[in-house]
Amino acid sequence: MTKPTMEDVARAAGLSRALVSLVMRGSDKVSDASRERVLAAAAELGYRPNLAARHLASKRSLTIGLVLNDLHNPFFPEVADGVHAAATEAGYHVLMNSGYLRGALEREAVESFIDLGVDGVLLAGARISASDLEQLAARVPVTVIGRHLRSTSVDTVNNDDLAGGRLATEHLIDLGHRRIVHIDGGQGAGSSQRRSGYSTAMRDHGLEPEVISAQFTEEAGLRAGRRLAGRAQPPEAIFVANDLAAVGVLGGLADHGLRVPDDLSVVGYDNTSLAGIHHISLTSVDQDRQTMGRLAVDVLLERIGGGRRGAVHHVIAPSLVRRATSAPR
Amino acid sequence: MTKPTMEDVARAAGLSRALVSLVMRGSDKVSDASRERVLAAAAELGYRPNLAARHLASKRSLTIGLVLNDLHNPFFPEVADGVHAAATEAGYHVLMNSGYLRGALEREAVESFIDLGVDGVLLAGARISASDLEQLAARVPVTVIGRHLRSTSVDTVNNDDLAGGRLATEHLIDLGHRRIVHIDGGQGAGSSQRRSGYSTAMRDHGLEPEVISAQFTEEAGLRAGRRLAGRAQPPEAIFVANDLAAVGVLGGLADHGLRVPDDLSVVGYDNTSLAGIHHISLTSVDQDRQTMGRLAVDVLLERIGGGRRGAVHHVIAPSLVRRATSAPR
DNA sequence: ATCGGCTCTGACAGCGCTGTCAAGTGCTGT
DNA sequence: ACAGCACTTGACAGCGCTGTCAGAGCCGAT
Repeated sequence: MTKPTMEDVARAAGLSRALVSLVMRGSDKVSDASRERVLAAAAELGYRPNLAARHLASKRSLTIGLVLNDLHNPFFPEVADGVHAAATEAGYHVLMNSGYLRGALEREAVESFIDLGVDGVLLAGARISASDLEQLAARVPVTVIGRHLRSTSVDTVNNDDLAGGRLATEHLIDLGHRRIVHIDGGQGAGSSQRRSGYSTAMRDHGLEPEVISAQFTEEAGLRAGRRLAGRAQPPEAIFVANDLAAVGVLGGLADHGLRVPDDLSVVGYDNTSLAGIHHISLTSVDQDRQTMGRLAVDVLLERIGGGRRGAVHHVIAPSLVRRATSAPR
Repeated sequence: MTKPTMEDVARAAGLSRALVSLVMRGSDKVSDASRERVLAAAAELGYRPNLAARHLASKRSLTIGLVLNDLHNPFFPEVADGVHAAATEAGYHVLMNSGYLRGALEREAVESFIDLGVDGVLLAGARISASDLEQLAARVPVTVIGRHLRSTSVDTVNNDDLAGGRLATEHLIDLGHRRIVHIDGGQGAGSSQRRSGYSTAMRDHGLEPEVISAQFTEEAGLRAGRRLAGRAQPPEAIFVANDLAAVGVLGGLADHGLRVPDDLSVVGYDNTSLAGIHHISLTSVDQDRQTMGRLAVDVLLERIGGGRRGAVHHVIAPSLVRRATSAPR
């Protein structure tokens, strides 16, 4: 009942252990006949190479670690999809872990990946401080997704939050709205860029920006929404820094009897599954997360391959997805 | 720049390699003084035990693998929270992977966990066939969360879907509704039990059950909702097999101008984060997923510990969370 | 002085595999 | 019959650690 080893396979196939190893490593110096005998024997015994041993001996694991900052945020699963797809195509395994929203746990997760001997680490929505990231990058190839970093050792993949903020704002302006308020994401990743995208777009059109400081949570959005709805003269449109907060805003507006989009328009950011729900149908800025995940894998493997010294910072263009929460004035 | 080994730590601490190993393994046969010297040296060098090597030598990894069937379903992250918490307390690491909704990938994920040498595997929402699960269980301790299984080798942790279905139905009956329709979850996990909970409760109260066959998706809910809303005499209440479909139903009803809960009541199942969103505020049956995750870890570790032969099947009681989508007739 | 009791050392045998190498083996072509 | 080629073997060192054991060194207790 104990797991078969190479030795067992070699014996069963009537060939040497060295040959079995060659087959398992996909060497081309093996005759087709032998290869098949080995594979047949392996299949029959249910043999699978012991990764720990392989890794110990070979110094590489063909495995990358993916740390998602928050499993509950629908942003991440889609990134994971892209990562998984790209990694699998490249013959790599993906191990996941969550930071459970805490920087310390995130660090912990990365450490245990390193202890396990992954070839590289992908961090999505990392809370870890920039300097910690630099340190990590000295020990293992690191790519960060969804956070802007000016680093020479950590690669990043982001969407262009500035352009996204502008996109959302101009969409509202195009619809004829003028008193457009932005509810921002506080310290959240990309928040400041989205904010400046908004402000710039407003000023470019001769409008006065107004930012309400909040966070990337439904609760914060709810509060901000209620506050705006309670005003004597509510705004004509609201651009919220992410979908979750935007959905909170919708709730806050509804509490005060304001109808969307009849009374005012709302636009979110991230185009998460939430936005697509028919009952919500939130106009939102989409960042192609799947592509971001794939791109991050490419970048990471490039670095693992050793082809590159300097850091690469990819920025992909966001796009607007129009739904039912935004309408002409 | 290469990673320090025990040898290095021993040298730096001026002690033997064997002693360092003892310290790392937490042996009590080490004097406090030596222990501290070793730990200090390790900290200074940034030494961390190589898990692959440790595992290879010790035949155990203090790691469990968690396979989530679908990252996009908000059901799973919360299970993962519980798993992570319980495992960490027990000194175990958790590695995650997703089946990306495909049974084959799920199998693949489990296989690679086994190759890595995890001590046990947790499957949440597994699509793998029952017989495959049995086979897996012969190779590694397995616990399945969220799927009812009559197995003698696989442990399971579930909520009592039958009681949950009854709970939701009786809630609606208590509110005075009589024409209550159930939109079911097709082949989905727990769907058939929820359905019989509904039917039994209806009959117990002298009411005629009516089941509309659907799936655990928003799309299916949307279709069913539209269909019901289009009837000459729509039902007074709807119990939907899960939240996602329930949200679809809400959308479908709204399309036809039906107001919830004024015109009819809607109850979902799972009490996912979706249900809690203010703007949705769906009455739903809650299964304490965090507890389920913790329980699953307990059960798994019990088996890993070797204390048990037979299988254990835990069933936890669901509870109803009342929100804004259900009201008296 | 003697005798445990602790603590520590050094050595050794693995764990299952990689990776390299010299030394075959059998077969082909000439 | 012999070189040349393609494939295969056996051996060995090593990856970083565990786990065990005999024995050394040192202490206080008797």
